[in-house]
Amino acid sequence: MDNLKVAEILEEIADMLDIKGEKYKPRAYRRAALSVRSLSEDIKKIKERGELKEIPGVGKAIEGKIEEILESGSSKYLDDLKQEIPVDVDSLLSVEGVGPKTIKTLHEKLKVKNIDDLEEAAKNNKIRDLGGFGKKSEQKILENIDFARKSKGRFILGYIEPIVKNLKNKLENFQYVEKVEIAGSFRRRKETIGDIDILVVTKRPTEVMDFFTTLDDVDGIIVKGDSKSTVRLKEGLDCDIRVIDNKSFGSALLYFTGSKQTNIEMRKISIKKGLKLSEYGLFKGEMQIAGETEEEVFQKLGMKYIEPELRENRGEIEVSLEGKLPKLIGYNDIKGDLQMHTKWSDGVNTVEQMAKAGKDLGYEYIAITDHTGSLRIAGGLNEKEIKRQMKEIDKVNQKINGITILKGVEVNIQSDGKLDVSNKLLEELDIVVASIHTGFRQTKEKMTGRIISAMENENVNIIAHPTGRKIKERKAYELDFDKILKKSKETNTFLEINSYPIRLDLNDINTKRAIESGCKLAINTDAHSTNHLRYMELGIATARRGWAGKKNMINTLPLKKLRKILEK
DNA sequence: GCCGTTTTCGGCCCGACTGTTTTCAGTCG
Repeated sequence: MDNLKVAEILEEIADMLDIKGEKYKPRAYRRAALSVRSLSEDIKKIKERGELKEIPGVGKAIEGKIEEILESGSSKYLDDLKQEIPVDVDSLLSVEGVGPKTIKTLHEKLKVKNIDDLEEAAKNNKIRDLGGFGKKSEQKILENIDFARKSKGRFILGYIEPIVKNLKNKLENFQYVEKVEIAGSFRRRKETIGDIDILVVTKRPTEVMDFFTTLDDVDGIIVKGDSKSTVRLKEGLDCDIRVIDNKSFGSALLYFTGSKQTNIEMRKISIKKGLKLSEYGLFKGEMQIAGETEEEVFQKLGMKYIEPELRENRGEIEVSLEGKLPKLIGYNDIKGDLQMHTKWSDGVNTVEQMAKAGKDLGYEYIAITDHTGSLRIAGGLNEKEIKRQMKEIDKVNQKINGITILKGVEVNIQSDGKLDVSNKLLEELDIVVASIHTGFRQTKEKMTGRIISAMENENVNIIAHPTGRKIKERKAYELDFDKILKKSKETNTFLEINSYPIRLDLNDINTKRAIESGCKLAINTDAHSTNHLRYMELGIATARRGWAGKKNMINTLPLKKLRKILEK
């Protein structure tokens, strides 16, 4: 699948055009990139059908560029732009607070081309002397460089998910492959992935390796052998494939799934029992006593089976030995999605389309929660528009059977903690989701205060993406999380696990904290198109990584019970 | 560069926030 590659090139073009000071072209490229990224189908197939222009935001010019990328792997237009402005735009933009104008100035005045140059300029206090910059901006750049560097080289789980599944599918369908499993952090459902580990069972390793290393997803071969090969995929991440004996498949899966620390702990337990655990199996002396399945290994070690999402050495080993692991929420336990957007604000589909898509997923209910007033960029609805939308929802509810559409909003918590919709109107809605979209740089006390005051509003049911972090983009804002948890319980205001690939907010660790303090949560997708509804799986994975069960969530409840719990 | 139940050409969701400013520019969403 080349979807991601196409999207990334289009985005890079947008960045370059931004720096050149173009006004509307970047927006056009970015819109097209966004559409391509959220496609669930291989873009090549769309091209073969001649339907590229059906993709929202793709017109004649961008269609041509997509075709060029699919045929040649690159875009001459982008290459020319890069020659014109020889700057590592992607990495510089990843530093928060640095945008196109700053890059342009720093390049022209200080010859800054990459993060290293930027760091040097900041450390030598050269930036503060430029017009429009001061001590504070220089300091902030330095602080944010560190964060940008750390998140480099890892890939967002939700974005590479379709690619990995597609790879697995191709292998499964290859005649000589008997078994195939993806291991590594992908299997643990970590929010970012460094590389992909694939295990296969086959009697014909040479043929399998030949097949795998010549797939069109492969950009280049790093090593190739009969038992292990490594390739670089077109998306830029490395992928290992290993041929495993069936009798060792379970122990190999255990070993290559990790985490490293979990493996070390389990080997210690084996030693204590006079056994030896390796990727080849569990051994008593020379004799293999387990290894074909993971379950068998756990059992022989006197442990309860630990789900991959829990294997982070965060106490799961001890609990497993005691036989007291929690029953995790299942991937089919969600009864409805409580945050999504439509054409009314910044989504791309209609209320009816979202409802039908929700119904196709087997949901009992969904909530439509478009942005409100003050968030103009996202097409925030004013009170008149909200009322009109409520009428539309009534109509769609009458038209479609088998799913209930709840009327909601994602109301904006402003910098003073007030909401930008009147209480009178909020009262009329079935559900109110509140969240922060502006003013992230206030003090910990102020940020906490804003969320607390939203929670104290008796109409607010859910705090969406509570910490505001964006993976690889932005740290969470400072919060007194204990205070928030306490208030959540006290006011029956539920925290969200936002399933959007770059959000996953609450994250696994905060989820665990929340449920340990007895808070209930909601897992929502924040979908901006019907395609995004599939992200629910990522939110559930995050919940599982946070040790959460079905009972810890509100949207595992049937509609009647949900309505009751939303009464506050 | 895209797009059209106010347009096939002329618009293109723009407000909050911060840090640098004496009235605004840049970034972010």
